[in-house]
Amino acid sequence: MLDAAVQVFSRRGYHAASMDEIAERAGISKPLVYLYLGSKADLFTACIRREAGRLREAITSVAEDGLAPQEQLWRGVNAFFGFVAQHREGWSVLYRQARGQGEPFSGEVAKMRRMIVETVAALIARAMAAEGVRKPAVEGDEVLALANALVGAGESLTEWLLDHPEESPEVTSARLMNLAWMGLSNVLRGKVWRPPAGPSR
Amino acid sequence: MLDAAVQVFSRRGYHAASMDEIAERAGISKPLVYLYLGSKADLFTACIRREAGRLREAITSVAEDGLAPQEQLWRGVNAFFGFVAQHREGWSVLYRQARGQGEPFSGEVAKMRRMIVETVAALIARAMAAEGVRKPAVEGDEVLALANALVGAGESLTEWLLDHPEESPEVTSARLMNLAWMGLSNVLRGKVWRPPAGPSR
DNA sequence: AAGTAAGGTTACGCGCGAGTAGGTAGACTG
DNA sequence: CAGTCTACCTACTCGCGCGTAACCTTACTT
Repeated sequence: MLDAAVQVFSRRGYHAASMDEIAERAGISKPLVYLYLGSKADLFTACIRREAGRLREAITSVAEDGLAPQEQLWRGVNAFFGFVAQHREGWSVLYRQARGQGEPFSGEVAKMRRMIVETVAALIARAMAAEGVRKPAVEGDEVLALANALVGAGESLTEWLLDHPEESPEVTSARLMNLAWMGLSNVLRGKVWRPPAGPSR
Repeated sequence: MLDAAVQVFSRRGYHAASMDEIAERAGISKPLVYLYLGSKADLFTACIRREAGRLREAITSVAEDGLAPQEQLWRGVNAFFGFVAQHREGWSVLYRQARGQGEPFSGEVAKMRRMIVETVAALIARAMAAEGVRKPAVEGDEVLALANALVGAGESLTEWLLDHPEESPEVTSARLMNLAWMGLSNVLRGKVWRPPAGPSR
């Protein structure tokens, strides 16, 4: 039943999805949906919760403690792309639909995203500590911003992956790791990019 | 009048925005809106067109020909973040609202995004050519994927920037350039990241 | 066989908002 | 001053879709 809801939500979007269609696709009648899961918003929230839980599970299950940050990031990224490739509809609901609309659900999704960003940030911080980088080189929020950028790159590559079914999740993961880790490794060693001289205007 | 529409659309989202509210905020009555710009979809499209045009203009106006790829990318990125920081509502409409819903507008926005991605890809390609990288090292689509990742990182940093008004666009640009150019410079020199040995499962 | 509870269904109420019909006020024409 | 044209508004229609009231059916009890 949640499967039917996820399908319809992913195809139509939250507003355009009608409870009638969801009920029909689930093979039951509308009042039953209301009986089990309350309002439309509740139903959508339930979908989000389930998909978010699955995604979270897919990622955390491969990230064993004690591994090197690089290895953990690789595994997590890999698990992420693998999951998305297999749960296109779920991802579509989570990412495309649940972002933006006024308040009710965005919080749920934003929370999960923040968790991912913080996990990535923690990995970066560990990697930095391992390399013995001094604090002043990289401010506190700096790491969070970097993690944000990486996650954004991942999201964008996800769209790419879904639009190019011939690409494998592994290759996509490797691309992201290349961008991320190679860029980081330079920064970690103190090699930073500086804007060219002169005012840009 | 488009200003009013952009305001309301950005606050409420496309579906939740009512023509009454837009008309009221514009200081005119509803039939006038229909007289000038047809349906609600047409109005939204007009908003998107204008904002997209402005964004495009802001970026292309600083990217003079003949500069080094690095310099061009820096200028473009800088212009992008600067624009977004000053046109929050416009960005919100373009990015948060117009992505995803079924077809009618997503095409308009997707087109612009694709243009940006291709521009970035072209810069990367030029940079590679300048460094004398051989084709086989990086396949054709590879560059596009990379550009996609960079653009995604930029989008994500945009959200970050909007959530942290104390951050300056320049700093954000520098962060992105660090991630991008430093990562690229490694890859350009043939240093690529390889997954650790052993099956990931 | 009558009572009743569980697990469904059909068919409706009702609000909301896109789009419109028809009217009004002023400016311009002969 | 009658005609009419422009520019705009008030007040409506109408469809859509969420949520629900009332009804039906099957199985189980006494």
